[in-house]
Amino acid sequence: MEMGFDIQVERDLALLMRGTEEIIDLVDLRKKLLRFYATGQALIVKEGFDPSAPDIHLGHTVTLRKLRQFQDLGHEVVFLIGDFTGRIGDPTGKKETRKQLTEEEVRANAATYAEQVFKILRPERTRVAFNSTWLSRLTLEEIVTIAAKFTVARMLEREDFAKRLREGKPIGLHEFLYPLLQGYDSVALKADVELGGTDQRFNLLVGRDLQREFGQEPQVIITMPLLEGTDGVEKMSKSLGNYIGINEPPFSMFGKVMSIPDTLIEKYFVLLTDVPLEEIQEKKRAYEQGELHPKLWKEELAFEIVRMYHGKEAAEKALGDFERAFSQGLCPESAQELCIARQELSEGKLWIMKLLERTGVFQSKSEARRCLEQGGVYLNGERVSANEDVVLQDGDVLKVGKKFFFRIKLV
RNA sequence: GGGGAGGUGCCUGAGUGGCCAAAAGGAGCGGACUGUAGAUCCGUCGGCUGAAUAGCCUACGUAGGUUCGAAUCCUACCCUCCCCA
Repeated sequence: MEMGFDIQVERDLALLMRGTEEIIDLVDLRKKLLRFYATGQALIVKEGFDPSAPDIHLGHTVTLRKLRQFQDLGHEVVFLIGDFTGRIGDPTGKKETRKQLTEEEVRANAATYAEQVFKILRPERTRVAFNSTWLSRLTLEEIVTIAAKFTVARMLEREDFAKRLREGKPIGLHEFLYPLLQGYDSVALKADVELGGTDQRFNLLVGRDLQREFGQEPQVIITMPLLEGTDGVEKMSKSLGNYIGINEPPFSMFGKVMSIPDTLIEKYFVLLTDVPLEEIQEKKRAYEQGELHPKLWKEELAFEIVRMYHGKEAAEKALGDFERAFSQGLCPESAQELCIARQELSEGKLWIMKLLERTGVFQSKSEARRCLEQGGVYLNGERVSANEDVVLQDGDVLKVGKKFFFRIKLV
């Protein structure tokens, strides 16, 4: 009987190990999975989310998709919104102390956050929790007790703390509390597994230690590689502007995927799609030997990602639009409409600056003017370089910079 | 509690009375090239003014002051780092 479970467990592990950076400890995980099959007791798989960034992008989906795999195998996910810790501000990856969010901000963010994750997670096997539920009830005495289980030296093992200390950057005393509280979340939830990016390694390990201190079986931690953003260098994040949001329209999603460096194609496939690993390896081999043009491979990637979030039809359209827009320099079919009232025209003309302002792509008029002066504005394929009035007709195509297309609609 | 160093634009960082909207690099943006990108090269890079070799506004931690004139000098305050206790 145990034998049958063994085979199943090994199969599960093969799936769960895809793309992971590190699993601590694999033996523990095997044991927990085995117990699941023996007792039917689902594992509690936890990941904490910072409520300060409520827009989900592909970077978040790396771990979310892993959570989904656990769900598909029958386990329960706790989508933990760090509403309490969010107010402290996780120092991880931040060069400096972050400002604290108000309670209202946190709550509003958390709501929009939770809404989006069900594009990936299965609602019936997801429990949304807020860590303020237990953390705000801790007494000072309890907090001191928890804090006493760690030492300053231990905390300074954490790379970003050590780095800031080395560089003479401030470290708030409260920041030491963050890993402890996150670890305590695992205790409160009796988590079996916790997921996070590699930058979360330290925090996740604290959870493991703390659970042991509280007499619980320590959680298995699984870290996933950090996903580089469209710049190919920095971790994907909203604040760096190198992210691809899962709610983005197909065309821009497609275009952004196409803009990643070729060297990231494989990683994106592994972490963001369900394309079988063997197939990815085969394509990689073909690419390295010059049999597969990276552009084509990348288009497959972009297609697949758009398909996952918008469906096949949208993906096909995005591919076609992309080819039109960039390979042929034509306006994509799905270009955004730009409505202009006829009353705004004088003798059929509109000042180009007014038109640019309407597109909303510029932060300021100076920026728009610069783009115009530098030759980044095209109307119906012809460059508009002078600061002049232009004749507008229904259906005209305005191209602004490299990637913004608008179809003029006169109303 | 004592002593020292420092807070400059999105970031790093130079600037110590006018030539400073502030060097240099990075990021961003535009152009060329390309496969869409990357690399490379060129340009741009606070804002406003119907278009300017122009003017105005805001900006060098905060608030005042000195001066014809301050990121630069003075005073107070806030914040950070280092050393000693």
